Amino acid sequence: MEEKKTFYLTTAIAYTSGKPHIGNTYEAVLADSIVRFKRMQGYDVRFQTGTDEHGQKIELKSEEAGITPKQFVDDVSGQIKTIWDMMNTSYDKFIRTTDEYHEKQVQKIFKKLYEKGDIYKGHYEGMYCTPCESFFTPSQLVDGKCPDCGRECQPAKEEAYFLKLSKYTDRLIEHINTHPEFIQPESRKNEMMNNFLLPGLQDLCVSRTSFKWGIPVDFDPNHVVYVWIDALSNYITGLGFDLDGNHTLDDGENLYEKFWPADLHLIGKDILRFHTIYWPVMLMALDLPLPKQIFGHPWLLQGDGKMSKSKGNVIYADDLVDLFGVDAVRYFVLHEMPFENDGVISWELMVERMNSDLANVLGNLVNRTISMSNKYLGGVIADKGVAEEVDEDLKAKVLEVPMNVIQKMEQLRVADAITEVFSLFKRCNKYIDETEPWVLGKDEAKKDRLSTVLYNLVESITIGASLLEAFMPDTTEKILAQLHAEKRSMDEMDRFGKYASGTKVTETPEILFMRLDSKEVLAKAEEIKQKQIAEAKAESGESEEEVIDIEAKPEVTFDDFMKMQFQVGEIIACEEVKKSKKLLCSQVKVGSEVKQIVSGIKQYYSAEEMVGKKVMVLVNLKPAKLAGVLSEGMLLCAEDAEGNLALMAPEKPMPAGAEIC
RNA sequence: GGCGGAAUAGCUCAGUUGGCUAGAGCAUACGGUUCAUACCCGUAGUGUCAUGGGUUCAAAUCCCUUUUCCGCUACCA
Repeated sequence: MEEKKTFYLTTAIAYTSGKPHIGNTYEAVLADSIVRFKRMQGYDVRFQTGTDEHGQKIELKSEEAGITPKQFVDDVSGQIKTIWDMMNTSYDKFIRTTDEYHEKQVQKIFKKLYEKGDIYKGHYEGMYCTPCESFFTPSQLVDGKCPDCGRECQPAKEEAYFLKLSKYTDRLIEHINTHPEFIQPESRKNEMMNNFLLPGLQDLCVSRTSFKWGIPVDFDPNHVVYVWIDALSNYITGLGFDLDGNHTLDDGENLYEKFWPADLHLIGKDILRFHTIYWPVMLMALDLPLPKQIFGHPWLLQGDGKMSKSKGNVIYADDLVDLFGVDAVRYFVLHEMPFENDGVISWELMVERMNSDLANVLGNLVNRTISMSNKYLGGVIADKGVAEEVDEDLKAKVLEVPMNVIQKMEQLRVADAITEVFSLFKRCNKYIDETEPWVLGKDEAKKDRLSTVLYNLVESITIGASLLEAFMPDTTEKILAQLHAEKRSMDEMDRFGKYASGTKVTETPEILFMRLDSKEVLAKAEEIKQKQIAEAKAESGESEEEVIDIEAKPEVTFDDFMKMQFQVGEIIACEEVKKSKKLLCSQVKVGSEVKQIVSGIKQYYSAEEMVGKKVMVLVNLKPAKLAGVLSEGMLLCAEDAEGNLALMAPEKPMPAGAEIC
């Protein structure tokens, strides 16, 4: 007996800070279509997804909601699972990072890396050079000394654990170079190489002391494991991996031995860095094999800018499903997503696809085929063998499509694969036009030919519907049920004519996809939009006293504070720094002096509106060059959670130069 | 600023190693058909293939210039 080939695919685990929108849902559907196809090809598949549930954000949100973090994530994780189920995703394992087994293994992994010396205790703030009053990350130091003055640096107080990435850089570069398929699409490989690997990696901070909602470092309980070691490990802990080799068995099966290394990590392009650099380094440090391939897929975006609840343009999977049905939504997200660029989603496009592809081409084809069979042949589909030349072209097409679909799926070109399947249905519609069954139906002498024509159609549709299973499983079932046909496996698609001759199709064909009126749909979309805006308002109304917690810095002495000189400055001129996206260069009058100060606020203030403002200036900061421009101080700003900046200004008129104390 | 990518029909995009009148889908117009969910089939298109130059018998494709857009990244005193 030949062992079945295995295929292990994972999605990123979804962060449980809130309900996932269609962009997140897309990933689960994409993954599902790939694994379903692999199953059709006879692979022994394991499909894992789940939720990432730790971190400061969740700690804060649960506090706001007045419940424990665990209650909070139980709720959100449940919601996510419900959506994944609604979308008909066929995962084998839904892992949660709060699972006891996972937490235990993460602690063991952390400890092992620490004992091995690959994780060391360091300082999150970096190295401090007292004379220069500057912090540096360890990798910025020259021979362990300040890159500016060459003197010794002192570690700052905030302690944290770091993963030594630098130790494995060369091995990773080598691996990526010798495995061109490792990072997909290929353009992403260059980004990782040029931006991180070749310039040299900074060690990664892997613990936090600033919040509690995480997996504790068991040998140093002030620390919790920060996101990456926790979240990334799910790919092996979900298989029952045990660091000491006592892998947990599942029904007697050693899943870790069987499925690791993973065949494919399917992730969004935004977290490619973590999966192609940090994760492989972790695995190397643990002496475990690396995953075979990582695909950073693009995103589905709204046509009119970023999705935001306050704009009311967030599209959620359940709203779409209510209007269109599960398979239509699956079809849409898979079909609209190109391989490398972001796809666009909108209600209008959704209606267009629904009507032209699903209702007109596919639904109508099935419907007209069945109704002709009933009308002319009493529903009995029999191959009477009266072939004509046109049949050959149809058969050739029908036999060619499965091969094309396989080829596209192998390259992860899911959108192209679906298009291939639909080209089969389009060919069928053309075949009806070529053979004109309604003409044959009027001539008793041509009844056998008619019968053959309809047989060819039913056979073609059976193959097409079977191919559709990876993408639209419910639709496959429905079509085959109406035709009373057996589902065709991949290796049965090399031959035309397996549909049992003489089978009777259903007398009452059900409409597969209802045509929709775009105006009605848009009206409903508008309703959803208003509802969202109202909800967003209610939420922000509740949290009007919204607060932001930032990481606490070590205490300073009064003397430390008094070293800093703050004054009111008047901006008398301001221009953009040409070579930079973010910087403005201001001439600031402080007393009788004029200082040149460069600030990263171009996104929030134009050069013109800066002029005349009176602002708070840190005057005695050591001058530095930014983008080649000298800056002799700092304009102070307040920053919100989104990074929006607001200049600090005196609350009553004050002359330029007034001391702030 | 660094690295990379893109610019093709009204829209979304294909176009492999340079090769015959530059393609597909949607939308539009016209024609055909009536089994069907007013559907399906056919035909017609419009293109200075972003820009200027170069290599070549031959360039959407290769090289350089300019412009615009996008991604990653750095500067945020």
